[in-house]
Amino acid sequence: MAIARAGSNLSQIAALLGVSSATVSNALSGKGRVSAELTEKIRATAADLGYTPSLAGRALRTGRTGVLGLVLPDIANPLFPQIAQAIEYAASNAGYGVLIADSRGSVALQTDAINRLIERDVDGIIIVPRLGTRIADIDCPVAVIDSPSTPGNTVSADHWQGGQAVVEHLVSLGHRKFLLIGNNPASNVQNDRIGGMKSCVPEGGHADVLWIERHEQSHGKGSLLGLQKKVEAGFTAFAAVSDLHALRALTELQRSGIAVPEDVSVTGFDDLVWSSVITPGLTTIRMNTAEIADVAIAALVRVIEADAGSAIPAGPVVAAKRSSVPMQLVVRQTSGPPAKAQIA
Amino acid sequence: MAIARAGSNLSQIAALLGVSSATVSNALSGKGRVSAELTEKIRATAADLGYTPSLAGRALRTGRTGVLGLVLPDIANPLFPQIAQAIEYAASNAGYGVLIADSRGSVALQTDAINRLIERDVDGIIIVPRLGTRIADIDCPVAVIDSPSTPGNTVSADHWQGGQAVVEHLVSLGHRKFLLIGNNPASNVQNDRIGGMKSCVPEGGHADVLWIERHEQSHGKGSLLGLQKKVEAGFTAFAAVSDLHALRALTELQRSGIAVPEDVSVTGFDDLVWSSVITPGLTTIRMNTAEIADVAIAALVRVIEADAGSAIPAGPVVAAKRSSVPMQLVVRQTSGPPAKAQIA
DNA sequence: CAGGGTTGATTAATCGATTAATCAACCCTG
DNA sequence: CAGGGTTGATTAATCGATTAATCAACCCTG
Repeated sequence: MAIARAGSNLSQIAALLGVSSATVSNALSGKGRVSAELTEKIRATAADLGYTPSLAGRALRTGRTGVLGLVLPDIANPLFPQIAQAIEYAASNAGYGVLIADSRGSVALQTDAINRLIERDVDGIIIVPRLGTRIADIDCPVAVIDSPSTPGNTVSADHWQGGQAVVEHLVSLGHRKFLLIGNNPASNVQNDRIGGMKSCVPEGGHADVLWIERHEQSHGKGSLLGLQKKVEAGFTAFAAVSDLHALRALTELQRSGIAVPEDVSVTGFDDLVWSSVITPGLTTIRMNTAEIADVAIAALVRVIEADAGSAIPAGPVVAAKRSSVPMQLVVRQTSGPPAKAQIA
Repeated sequence: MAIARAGSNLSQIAALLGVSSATVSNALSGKGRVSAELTEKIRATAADLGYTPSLAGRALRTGRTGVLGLVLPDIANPLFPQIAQAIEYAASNAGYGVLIADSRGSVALQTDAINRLIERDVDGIIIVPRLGTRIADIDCPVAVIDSPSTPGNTVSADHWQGGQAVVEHLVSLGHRKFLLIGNNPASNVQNDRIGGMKSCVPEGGHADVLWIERHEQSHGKGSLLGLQKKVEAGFTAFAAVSDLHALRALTELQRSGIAVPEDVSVTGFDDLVWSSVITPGLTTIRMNTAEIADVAIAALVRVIEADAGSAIPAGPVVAAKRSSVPMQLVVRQTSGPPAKAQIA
């Protein structure tokens, strides 16, 4: 015996009004030909009964579940909440639910996660891929949020432009010698950010890149980055590809007795939750997650709802109207004129 | 015309073997009486065809979707990733998917979020409630992860014991004068943590509580907490209810030229992602999210799967076998003997 | 006024899995 | 060897919504 649903169903409404359930369905969906009068009556009683359609029934018949899957590279990534929130909001507005799948940091598990979603018959998948992952062989529309320079990227922040904006800001304050702090050079996102930064270093300026993962391979995990020596060598601006690394740099500098922003400046990326409450407040650059989520969901939904008509399944990765969304500089207290510039 | 599913279905397997689809269903579920021989043959061909059952079909018939909803108070909360990851993992192991719903910081939206999940026919809901929210009138089993002192809590970390462990650690280092840093006294979690801390302040010791939200109401958002004065007043230990606030305290102290841990100690809560990479590494206390998620999911699944038999819907909030899970101290570099103790 | 067209509805099939009810075949046992 | 019991299967209904096909009624128009 199947369990009775709390609410009502189409045939209850139909019985109540003495019409067929097909008519009720047509009236509520606005598809078939139903007189305006009857439509009104059906809508009213549906509202009275608090009718909500059974998504299982609909899914079975239409082959679409109204659910999207969200695959995240590393759920522990502190940027995750912002993205998940934005995606959930955009999807919800488009009438879709969001099923999460965690790839727990491994590429193999990312594939597992995707398969889990497909088994649940999601209509589409949003992926924020792991470093260097190629998305392929997925049997439903996929939107990829990574970096404009990634082949098959659907939409993402314009990380390159973000990098430019950060260094332009620092240059305008008088900085010339930059230490750019990245984590892993295999990341397209990080490379774009660093590339944009480098492209704005002026004539006569200089920029070195410190890759944390490499540094930790030789010096041990969690080891000091040796920033004091860099300061002694004349670096005045420390621009990280993530607030996480900026925070690491900031605390290390503070601990060494180097004043931020009086002696040197520190900048981050992503405007993570703590960036506004630390002392000094972190200058960073924010991605417009709401916009990115909207574009990604819109692109996905367009393909999903087109698929319904044509039986031709579109290629896996969907394209969006815009593939990048500008980032916005948030100036707080960790950036200021360099000590040397004040002297000069 | 409904869209053909990628995979195969029960009747295809049945046709291939010349049996009825009921038999196939029985063989795969192990419920009806099917000869061992035939069961084996059916299982084999199902595996060959890569058969995955249609969850929509099953959901329609059984009234269960195999999906749980996860409602989070404030998705921007940096603890969220850990919890979401743990829940997703535990649910996935139990054969359930996880649909997320974000309450975006408001109680009204929390109700909306819950309703959205119910419309999608989730089998159960896990809620990490907003401050002071009462969960009621929900038409499906609910597990609440909040605090042991919250009425209707299903399972949570033992925040009180966590507070005790932190202060015991600090006391053993020689600290006697504590500034306990909370955010909002309406939070059961924060109150438990603070309560546990206070309960371990020894005879002759002293503990003040600084509530950040109150402080910001009079001093402005993001304002300094005035910790330098507290140090001058003899406080040597700054124990926050979250790593977020500990970080705020740490950077403010560093900025004031106060050395951590040489002059004073700072501790946090939750072992958020950055706590291990800052300098000095933050001493904190970690909740066993995996265990909490396991217990919550197990409790929920037990009720869901019992409901299938008895038609009696259980009361909304489910109870678990254990309602609290101990927290674990993670000692890093921000805690050490107080300066005064060294002198004395 | 015969017959094509439109309007507004109904009928009936369908998506896939589950399960109560039924049934055929066979095995025992008194 | 009649008849109850068990085994191993099938039949058929069902969950709820959607939609192609059909149909009745009516309106026009040549």
